[in-house]
Amino acid sequence: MYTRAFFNQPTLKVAKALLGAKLSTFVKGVETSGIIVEVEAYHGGIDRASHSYGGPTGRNQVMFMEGGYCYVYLIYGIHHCVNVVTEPSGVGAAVLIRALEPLEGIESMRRRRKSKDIVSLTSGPGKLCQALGIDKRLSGEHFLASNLISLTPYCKVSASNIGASRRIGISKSTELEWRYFIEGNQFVSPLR
DNA sequence: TATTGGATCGCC
DNA sequence: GCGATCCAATAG
Repeated sequence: MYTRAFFNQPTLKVAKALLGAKLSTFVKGVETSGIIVEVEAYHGGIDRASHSYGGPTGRNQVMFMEGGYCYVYLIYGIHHCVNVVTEPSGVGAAVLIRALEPLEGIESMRRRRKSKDIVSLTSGPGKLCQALGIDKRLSGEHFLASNLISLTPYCKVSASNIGASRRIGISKSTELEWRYFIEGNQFVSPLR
């Protein structure tokens, strides 16, 4: 089991450590889960791409809570994205979950996604939220104290199997190589 | 108060 | 390549 202290550590460290973790949801009596294979770190202090860069707002306030909370937002009016809040209270930082390898409840994921193709179920931040039934109602839950969503250690991923790159889909602070992924995993989201 | 653009995706 | 469609940030 993770501890609350784990999530209060520096964001880049938590981001890499979350590769290989299991993300589970229990929505409307349905359990679905997957292994985290791709993440991105966001840290308000120096990172103009982070929602928290300009300080707390109605949308991003959960990013400023202590580590371990769940931050979900709506992007492009259509898709949800799920984040793991990091660092102590008062610091606006989080790790975006960008891709999963499906584990449990795959038939439920297919129904929610209307997709036969396994790879397309969870190979992107919007896709995985749809597959696991994640929406803004889950924002503010705590990953260690929620009946709806949880994080548990699952696989060990050695540092030599972790790739890093610039983050996807942003226009500011593009030089930061804060995207981490498991090398060679087929569920890592496609580059656009 | 109005406009703009975004941590995306799927179909054209 | 483009449209869908909500909402925070910025401009006026």
